[in-house]
Amino acid sequence: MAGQELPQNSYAVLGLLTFREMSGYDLKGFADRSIRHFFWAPAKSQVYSELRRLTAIGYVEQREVEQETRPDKRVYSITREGRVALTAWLESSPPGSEIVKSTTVLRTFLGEHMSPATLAQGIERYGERMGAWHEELEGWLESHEPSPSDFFPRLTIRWGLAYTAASMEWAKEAAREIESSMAKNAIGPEKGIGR
Amino acid sequence: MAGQELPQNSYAVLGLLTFREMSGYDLKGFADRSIRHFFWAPAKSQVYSELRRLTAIGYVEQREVEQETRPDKRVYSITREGRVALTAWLESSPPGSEIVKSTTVLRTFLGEHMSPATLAQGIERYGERMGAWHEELEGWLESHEPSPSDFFPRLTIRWGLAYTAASMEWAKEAAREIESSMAKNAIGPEKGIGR
DNA sequence: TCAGCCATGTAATGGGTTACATGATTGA
DNA sequence: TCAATCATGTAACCCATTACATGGCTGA
Repeated sequence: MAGQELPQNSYAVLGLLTFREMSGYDLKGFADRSIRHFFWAPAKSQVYSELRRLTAIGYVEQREVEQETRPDKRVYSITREGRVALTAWLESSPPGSEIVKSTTVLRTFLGEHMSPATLAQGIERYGERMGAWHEELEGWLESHEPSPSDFFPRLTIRWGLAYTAASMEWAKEAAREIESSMAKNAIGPEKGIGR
Repeated sequence: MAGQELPQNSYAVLGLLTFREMSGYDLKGFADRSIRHFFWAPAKSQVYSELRRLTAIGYVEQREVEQETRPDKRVYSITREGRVALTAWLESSPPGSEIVKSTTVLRTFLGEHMSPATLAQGIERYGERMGAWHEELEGWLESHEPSPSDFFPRLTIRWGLAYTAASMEWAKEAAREIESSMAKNAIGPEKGIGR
């Protein structure tokens, strides 16, 4: 039942289950609090279908848990074959792919076709979002004692800190430059439409 | 024929056509040289279907060009309605979405389940890819005289420089830390599988 | 009382990649 | 001679989101 070639997302789900056994609901929440920023925020429907697939090929097993005050749930855990498959995938060094899809940077690229004020505002908001995420990461570091089991997740937090710091820096400069170029062109020429 | 709600990718295609009229083939190449790093690298089949859709709703028009030494081609250009729609979309400030999907960072997150040496090597390669891209951007800056029409694309290049610099810095530190933790654990304990 | 959390799923639709299909010209 | 570039598309398939569907408990 193994030897399948699975999409990256399946391995991500498998990887999350190495931290602890989880229900589909839990897993979605855990993904949103961990890998969402650097890999993937799964839709809940996809979480459940992914778990079904992984169960079918034997990488994951489920167990029913009855609860009194909460709805009953199915708890999933990774199997030995699942661990082997995950490690094999990690070791196989999938040709690293880094994809960034940023509407803010796209809008900047097409900035000529919109009002500079709107663009500058959008970039400032982007900077604020990056700042909020940066603080979230710092908060996590402050509230968690370093432990050997955190070693690798901590490295990804450091990635997040570097990424958000660079983004904030860029946002500050870009917004400033757009604003100063607005000042020069004063009484703005009808930008964007027509022409 | 307008007033459609289109996916982001359609607006990206529309935006590329504001730079100049292009064939589908050209457009694919232009996308790969411009927005690919911060937004999207379209498959060619999608380029053509996107152009068909935009033509159908009147945002784009086509013109046949006969060539002697090269295959004939269809050249697409943005219409006035297309420009209006693009500007409207840009001005509407679509809630900025920034998505990063990095297998390198995911593998770091799951680093416990693979050999530290493989992980460190993967991170170093990642650093090299970022370095290559960084140099590409610097090369572009050196070979293009600043001009007013470049103002906004230049800002996105600055984003790329900031992003790649931060990534390289992170890669250097992360690889170093993984290697030094390897040295400590010497004669490595069978990491990853089983246990 | 009302929002938000816990809990699981199906159905419909559309997004997007990969493989298939073809073929001439140009430069190394 | 062989790879790369120019040039356009179809078909099959899977990935992924959104909307639909249900319902009890908890805390503000």
